[in-house]
Amino acid sequence: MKTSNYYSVTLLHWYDRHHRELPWRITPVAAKAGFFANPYHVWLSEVMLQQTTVQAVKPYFAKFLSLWPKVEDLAAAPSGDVMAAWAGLGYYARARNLKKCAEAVANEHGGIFPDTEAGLKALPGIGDYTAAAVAAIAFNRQAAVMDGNVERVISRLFTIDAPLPGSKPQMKAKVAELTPSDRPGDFAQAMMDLGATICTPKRPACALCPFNSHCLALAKDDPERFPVKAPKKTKPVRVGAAFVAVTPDGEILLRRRIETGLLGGMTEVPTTAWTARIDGGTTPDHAPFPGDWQACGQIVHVFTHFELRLAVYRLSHEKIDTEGGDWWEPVTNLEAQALPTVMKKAIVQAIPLAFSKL
DNA sequence: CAAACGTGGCT
DNA sequence: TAGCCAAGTTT
Repeated sequence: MKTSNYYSVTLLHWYDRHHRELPWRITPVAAKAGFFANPYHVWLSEVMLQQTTVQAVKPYFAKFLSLWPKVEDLAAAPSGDVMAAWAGLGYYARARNLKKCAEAVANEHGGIFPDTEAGLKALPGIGDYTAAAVAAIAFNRQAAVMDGNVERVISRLFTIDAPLPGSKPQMKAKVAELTPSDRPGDFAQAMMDLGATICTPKRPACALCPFNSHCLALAKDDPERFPVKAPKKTKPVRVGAAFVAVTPDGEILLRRRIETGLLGGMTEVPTTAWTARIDGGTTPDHAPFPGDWQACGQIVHVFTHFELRLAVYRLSHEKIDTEGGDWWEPVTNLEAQALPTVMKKAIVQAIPLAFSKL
């Protein structure tokens, strides 16, 4: 395989001077000296970074390493603890697969991550991108790493007019062609850093780009036009109701959602069935038990593929026996629960001080 | 293969 | 502000 090329040499030179320093990385100097990043750290960060910003990931990454310093610790953790720690980061299937993957590595691979793309991709929650990224970054394998940043850089450099996602194979071939055998991990991270800091979706800083003399989009087109994407569909609106029952002792009624689908395995207050492609009712008829439910406004939450409007109701009520895995939780302990953001919003709508430290 | 799957920040 | 976007994977 070709060792290097104009693009890899140029980009790695830029990366040596302009790389971002991130908690899960080692420096280019250390990498060139033969050190390797911790595969557990690289894997954990890559999963968290799927469709998620660096800024959002940083505190979660620190929290996870603090709670579970090694992959065996994560494998041994109760899944409820993992879901609670992930709460707020979104795409909760990632957390469920994270746990499964940790168990597989700990129990079937002796606590050692596979060091090949194929071996990594066989694990839960690791797809094309993550397998290549971990192989390249943690094991210095010559893997072609392509994420949204790389798609943007490549599509602009070579003015790829075909729309995504159909053009992925073509772009992946380009990335494979450019990825050097020397420092493939740094090359991958450099492509992503370039996309994140210079070759940005809007108003790219072409004047600062190491490729500005070779970029076809800059030379003869509009860089912002790339990558070309299929048009988006409009978001439907769904409605439903959420019910916040509070006891005189300050406990509220919670339950756990089923393991699959939207917010799978996460905790919620009782709601109408708004998930199942149908609108749930918005009236207190659908409450978990009868009572003088007080309307306390509406919350709006935007998911990836629909907008949800939930009517929120509150009821002060003596604690009653629960059924089917529901339970009463002290309001003072809500922070420790696996509550997704939409549920925190609903609770705050009913109990404005629920999450304040008073 | 198209659709499902969260959230917060930025323009 | 309404929409776009972020280190994608699974079904």
